[in-house]
Amino acid sequence: MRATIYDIAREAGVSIATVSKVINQKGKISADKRREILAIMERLHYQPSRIASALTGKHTYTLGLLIPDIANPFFAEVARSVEDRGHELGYSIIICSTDNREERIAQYLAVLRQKQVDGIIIGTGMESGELLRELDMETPAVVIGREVPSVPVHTVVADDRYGGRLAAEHLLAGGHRRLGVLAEGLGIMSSRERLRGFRERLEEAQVGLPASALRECSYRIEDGKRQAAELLASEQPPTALFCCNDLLAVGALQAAREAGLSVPGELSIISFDNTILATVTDPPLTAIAQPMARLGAAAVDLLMEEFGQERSVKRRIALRTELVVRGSTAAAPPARSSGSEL
Amino acid sequence: MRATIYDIAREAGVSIATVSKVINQKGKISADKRREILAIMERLHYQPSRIASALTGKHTYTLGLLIPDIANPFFAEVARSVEDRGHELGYSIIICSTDNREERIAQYLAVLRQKQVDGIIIGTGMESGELLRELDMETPAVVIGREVPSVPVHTVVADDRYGGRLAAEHLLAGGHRRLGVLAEGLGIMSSRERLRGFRERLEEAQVGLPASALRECSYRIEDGKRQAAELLASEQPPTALFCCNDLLAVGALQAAREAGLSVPGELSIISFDNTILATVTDPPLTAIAQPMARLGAAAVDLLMEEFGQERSVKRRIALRTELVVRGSTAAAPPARSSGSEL
DNA sequence: CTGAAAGCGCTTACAG
DNA sequence: CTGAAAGCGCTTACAG
Repeated sequence: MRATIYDIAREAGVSIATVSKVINQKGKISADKRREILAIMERLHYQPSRIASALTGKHTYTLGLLIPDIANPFFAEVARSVEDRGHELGYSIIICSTDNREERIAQYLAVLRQKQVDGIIIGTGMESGELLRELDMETPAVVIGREVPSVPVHTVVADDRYGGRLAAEHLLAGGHRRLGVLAEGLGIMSSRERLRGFRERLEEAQVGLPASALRECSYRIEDGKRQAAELLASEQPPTALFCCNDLLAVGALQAAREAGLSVPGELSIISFDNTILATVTDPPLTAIAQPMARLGAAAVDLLMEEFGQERSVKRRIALRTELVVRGSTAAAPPARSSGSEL
Repeated sequence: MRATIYDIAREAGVSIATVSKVINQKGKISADKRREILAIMERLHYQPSRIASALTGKHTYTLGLLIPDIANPFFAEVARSVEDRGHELGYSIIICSTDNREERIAQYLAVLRQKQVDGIIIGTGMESGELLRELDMETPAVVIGREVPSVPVHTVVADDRYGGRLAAEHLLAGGHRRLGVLAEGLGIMSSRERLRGFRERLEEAQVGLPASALRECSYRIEDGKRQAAELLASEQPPTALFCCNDLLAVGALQAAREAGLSVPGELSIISFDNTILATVTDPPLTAIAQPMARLGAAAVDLLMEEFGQERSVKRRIALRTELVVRGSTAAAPPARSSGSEL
C-alpha cells in the first residue's frame, strides 16, 4: 500500500492538517517540524494523491488535447509543444485523436468531463459552435490552428493569410505567372485564409488565378497527387504550385515526377506547414512554416491565464508564419507564352 | 455546478446507493426505477466523476505512455494505436515524451504515480532495470519496442531479428554482395537484434560484412547522411545499405544524391520501421515494416490482462515484421569485382 | 504555530 | 429491491 497523509502524520506525531500544510507550503509551520515531516515523506516515498486533492476542489492538473490524428506529423509536433509547456507547468496531457468525427469528439469530450480536466485545447473539427460554447462554459477551452468565429473563445492560430501572401510573394519573385493551388478543404477557415492571402498578393501584382487552377483537396497525399496531375496535364499548365499543406505538396511532387517534370526546373512547388516531411522529400520543400512549437505553448499559456480569472475577455493570438526556402522552388522556366494570362 | 449523485438521488427520491447501482449496473433495481433514474441523469447532463470513483478504489481509467518523443513519426504512430485500443476499452492516455533523459523519465513517473494511472507503457530508455522493477511492483507496466532482459516484465516487440534477416534476404536476392549497415545505437537491444538477424542471413550465404561497413549512428537524419557518405566514399563502396530506421535511410538517400549515385540503380537502400517517411522520399523506401498499430494495441491488451490477476507470469510478445518493397532497392549493378569479398 | 472536523462525490459491505 | 453509514485521501475554514 502506498503511504497516505495519515501515515506521515502518525509517523511525525502531528495532524494531517499540518502535513497538508507543508505539502502545499501554506500557513506557518515551524522550520523544525517541516524538516522532519519532509524527511518522513521522503523516507516513505510519499506522494500526495492528485485524485484526492482534485476531489477537494483543487485542479486535476490534466489537460485534454483534441486533434484529428496524433499520427499526423503536424499535430504530433504541436502535441509535443503542448506537452512540453504543460509539463513545465505541472500539467499532463491526454491525447484525443478524433479523426474529425463527430461521435469520437463527443465521446472524448465526455471522457474529459468525467475526468474533470482543467482545460481543453481543441485542434479538431468541431464546426458546431454550439457544442463548443457549452463546453467553454464548463471547462476553459482554447481553439488552436483554426477559428470558430461564431463563438467567443480563446484562439491561437498561425497567420495563415500572411503566410499565403508570403507564398505568392516568393513565387512572383521567381517570375512565375501561371500558378496553381492545391487547397485543403475550403470549409476550414485557415485554408480559406491561406488562399485569400495568396490571391491578394497575386492581385496586387495583377496576376490572375483561373478557377480551374484552384483545386480543393482532402488531406491526403494521393489526393494531392491526383489533383496536381490533372493540373499539370491541362493545356496551360502552371509553372508553380502552392500547396496548402505538406501532404498535398508531397503528392504534387509525385505527380510532377510521374509527368516527367523536373522540380524545381520545370515546376516550382511551395508548401505550407513545414513538418518533417518537408525536409525529407527530394527536393526538400520550400514551405511556409507554421510555428508549431509556439502554437502549442501559446495555447497552454492562454489556458493558464484563464484559470486565474472569473470571466475573461477572449483573446485571439495569430503567430507569424515564415518562408523557409529549400529546393523545390526556383525561377520560372523561360516562358513559352510570357506575361500574364487568364 | 455540475450535478452530483446527490442531485440525482434527491430528484428521483432514492438514495445515492441506488443511483450508484444503476450507474454501475450492479445489484437489482426495479426496471421502473432504473428507467426513471436514467432519465434524470440524462436531463441533468449527469456524468459520474471519475475522480470520486477512483478515490473509492476503482480504476482511474488512465494509462501513461512513455516514449522518447511524440513528434517522432514512429512513436506517433505507436501512440495512435495505443490511444485507439485504450479508447475502445474506456482508457485515456497521458503522453510523456522523455527524450530518453533520466530526469524527465523520473519526473513523468512521479506524475503518473500521483495520478494513479492504472498502467504504464514504456517505450523509452529506462535501461536502469531497478527503476523499472520497482515501478512494476506498484503499477502494471509493459515495455514496448525494446527489451529489458534483466527485469521480468511484460514486453511487446517487433521481431527485429527476423526483420534483419528479411532485409538481408532481400538484398542478397538482388545479387548484392558488398553491403553496408547504418545501425542505431547498438546499446539498444532491438538494434542489436536487427543487426544480428541481418548478419546471420549473410553468413548463411557466406557473404561477409567487414567491420568498416558497419556504422553506428544516432537517431538523426544528418548522422545517417554523414556516415553513409563516408561509406560511399570508401574504396570498395557497398552496392546496398541496410539502414536500421527510416531517419537513417533518409540520410543515406541524401548522401547518395550528393555523391551523384542513383538509387536504386547504383545503390540500393533498405530501411526499417516503415513510417510515413518511407512513403515520401524519392524513391520511396523499401523497408522492413514494424507492425506499429499492433504493437500499441498488444501493449494495451497485455495491461488489461494484468489488471485481472494478482501476480501474473510475464509475457513476451514478438510481432512479425514484414518486407515492403518500394523503389529504393533493385538488383545489384553489374559487378566491377564480382563475387564475395572481405 | 497546530489540530478537530466537515466535506469533496463516489462505492461498498451490511441490514432490512 | 433499497438505504444508512463508513470510508477513500485529501483541503479548508475555524478554533485555539
